Amino acid sequence: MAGASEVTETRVERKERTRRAILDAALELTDGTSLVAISLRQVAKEVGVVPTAFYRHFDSVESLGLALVDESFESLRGLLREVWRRSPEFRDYIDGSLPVLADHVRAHSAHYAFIVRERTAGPPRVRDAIRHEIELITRELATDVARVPGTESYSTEHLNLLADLIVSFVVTTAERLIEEPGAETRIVADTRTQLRMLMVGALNWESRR
Amino acid sequence: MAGASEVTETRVERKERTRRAILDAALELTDGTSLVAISLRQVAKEVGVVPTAFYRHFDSVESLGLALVDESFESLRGLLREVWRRSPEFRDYIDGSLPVLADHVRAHSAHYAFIVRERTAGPPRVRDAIRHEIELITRELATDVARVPGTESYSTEHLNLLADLIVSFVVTTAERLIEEPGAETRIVADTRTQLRMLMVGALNWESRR
DNA sequence: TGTACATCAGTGAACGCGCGTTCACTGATGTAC
DNA sequence: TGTACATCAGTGAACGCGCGTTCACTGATGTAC
Repeated sequence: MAGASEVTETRVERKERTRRAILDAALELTDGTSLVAISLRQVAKEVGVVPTAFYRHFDSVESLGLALVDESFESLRGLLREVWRRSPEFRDYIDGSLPVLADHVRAHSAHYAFIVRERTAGPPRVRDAIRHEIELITRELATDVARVPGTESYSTEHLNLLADLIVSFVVTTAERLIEEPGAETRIVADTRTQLRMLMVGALNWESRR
Repeated sequence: MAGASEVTETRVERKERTRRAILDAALELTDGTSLVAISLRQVAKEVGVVPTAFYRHFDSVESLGLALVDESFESLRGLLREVWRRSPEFRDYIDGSLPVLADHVRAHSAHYAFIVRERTAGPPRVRDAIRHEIELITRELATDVARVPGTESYSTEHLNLLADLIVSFVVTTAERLIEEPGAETRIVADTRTQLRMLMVGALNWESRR
């Protein structure tokens, strides 16, 4: 109870540890390539188990990919909820949320890099899963945006389009942070300016029905 | 002279035809995956030549990829020049350029799909080449944007950021058109609305130095 | 125009290698009594 | 607590296959004279 020694590790815990190691190895091996370019044997070798042990945890590299989609979006949703709870005004999100996004991308860079890569080039079912998760997030965001001062004149359709615009922007920004991790400060500053350009437009916008 | 028959085809013409067939086969085979997931042998089989014949034209699948980057951006640059010559006013670009972009993406869908995929998940040198081409286009666009009425108050830095914003938007829109080719009408309509939201902001924006 | 030689796009055999998947197995952990 | 049996994560051999790359080659096209 006071510190779990290796000796007392249960079979279930041991299995979970291997599963975790497989997920991590896949994230590491796909870094700079794609799930479609790595092999089950490479993953097993990286983990330090025999190739056939892989099947105790996943049916295929593709289903491993689906598990990675799940956990990548799980943490992303946590971030979005937190960001949305923090700032009471629309304009605050520009200055307030960008550093939070940058922190989060840095802290979970393997997950973000995974989404960015597999979104366009992963196995078909993985691409579909990512697209679906992004759709869900966009829909949630639209209902949140509706509660922000400054968007009263927006129609439902235009709220959805604004949410979609914001999500696209987040994806693009995450891509840049992943692509050039050393340039975080410059990317955040540039993106802040661009977001202001965008937000000035969004707040001046009036729906015509 | 009046119609080149197959008999009169020169050795150079024949070689060029095979090269063309290799490029086309690679575009077709990577559709839905990535260059990193296809093999030289698959390409050769698709073309109808023996695997070793591949080496008469390219060193590797990667250098084939670099050739595809070149030809993909060649046609894209032609489009951008044309779009920019057409419309005399900033706001016109919204209504005028989107259908041109949609037409172009439809007509050259293999090239656009290639760029969208390999940009994030291709072989490292192919990714670098694509990033470099996008940088060049952004720089050109910034000088063009400077000549448009409504941007007089922009600093050089902010012109660059606006150009960058536009390019990101084009990339995102091209991605969507490629992803869901049947929804072209809806995507164009939605994107037009979003661009107006964006442009209202860009025109109201004033640089502070 | 005719001949003799050079070029070179495409051939086909061969190589060693890593791949996904099957199968029967081992032996530590877990459970029933 | 002690014993006998069940579970199951991980093993290791084996399979047929497609891979990139090498090499010496063929034979049609091109060129020099």
